[in-house]
Amino acid sequence: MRLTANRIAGILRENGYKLTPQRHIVLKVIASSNDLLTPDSILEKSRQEDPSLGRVTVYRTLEVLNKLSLVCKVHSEGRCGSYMMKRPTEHHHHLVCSGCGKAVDITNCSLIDIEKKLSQESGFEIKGHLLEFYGLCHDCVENTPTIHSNKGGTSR
Amino acid sequence: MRLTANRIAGILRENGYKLTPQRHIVLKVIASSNDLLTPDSILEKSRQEDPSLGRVTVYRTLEVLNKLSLVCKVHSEGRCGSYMMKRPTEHHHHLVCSGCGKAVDITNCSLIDIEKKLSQESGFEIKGHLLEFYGLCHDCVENTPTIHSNKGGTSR
DNA sequence: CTCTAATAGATACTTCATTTCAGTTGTAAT
DNA sequence: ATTACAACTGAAATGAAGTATCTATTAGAG
Ligand SMILES: [Mn+2]
Ligand SMILES: [Mn+2]
Ligand SMILES: [Zn+2]
Ligand SMILES: [Zn+2]
Repeated sequence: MRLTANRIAGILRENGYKLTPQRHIVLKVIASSNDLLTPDSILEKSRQEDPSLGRVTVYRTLEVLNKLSLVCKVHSEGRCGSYMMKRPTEHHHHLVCSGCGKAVDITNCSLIDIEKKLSQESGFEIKGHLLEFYGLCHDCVENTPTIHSNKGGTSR
Repeated sequence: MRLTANRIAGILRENGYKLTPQRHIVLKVIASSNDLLTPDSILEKSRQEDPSLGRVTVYRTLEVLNKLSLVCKVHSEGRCGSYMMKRPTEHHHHLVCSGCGKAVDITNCSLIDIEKKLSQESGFEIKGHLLEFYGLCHDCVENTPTIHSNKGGTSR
């Protein structure tokens, strides 16, 4: 069951947030994409519908959606702080295409068990974990992408 | 076997990079800490030794060290783009304290196996993964931690 | 319809990072 | 040691991303 923009609009109202035309546009942009979107690309797409829509509004809307746990924030390769609509509601992670930004949800996570062992070994009180897989989707493998330059590497 | 600042100095030269006093300072700062360090905190510590050392030099040195795989880049909670000296040379991940920035290396990673299965299911050509655990170290649990020493407020 | 707290966007500002450039220096070859 | 030069440095300008503030507007409850 996938959250539609309209369904989310309802959730907003239920939580005491107003549903403005601007928010509705931003919502539609995020909800209708399967890709990771940077705040900037969300702004760009939103402005196709309302050119006067402000950058601040995008950030504020993302903040609200994040607070209501309606979006997933992803770090991805090179570029941190991209967002996508939350699809599975349970704990999950993402496989992201470095070429086009397409993201697949991964719901079978076995790391929570590991955390317990790790906690004993390290003496840390573990609060959570961040896991993302990255690579190239089928399309991008074929089309020899090279579009998105990934800068500095990440710890693996 | 742990890399010392001097050992790394040698590696730099072997790879055709000059060993300048500034780089040596930056190197020492990173190599002598067990914590995650932001570029800014690296700059600050480096300037204790040479107040005229420039911010650009820190970034350039980090770029070189990253290229030579001598540092681990960590995303951590909230603040992306922190670094620490690479300690195990093999594939590993990190458990990071949100309180003080202390980082523990985790060498038993079973995700590479999972990647294969995931690759078949998704059609992606998986290039790697990003995994980090976060929480509070023993000290920070007891001391009701102050916020991560990453300059300014991490609160949000 | 009325009222008001929530919201939008203009503008200014902050922070982090990169680019440019002219002067400096590590280092290898003489 | 002297030399020669690419590598390197730091100041300054520029760019990118996000935040703060303030005034006018508005969604939506009553
Ligand atoms: Mn998701
Ligand atoms: Mn490490
Ligand atoms: Zn792709
Ligand atoms: Zn700690």
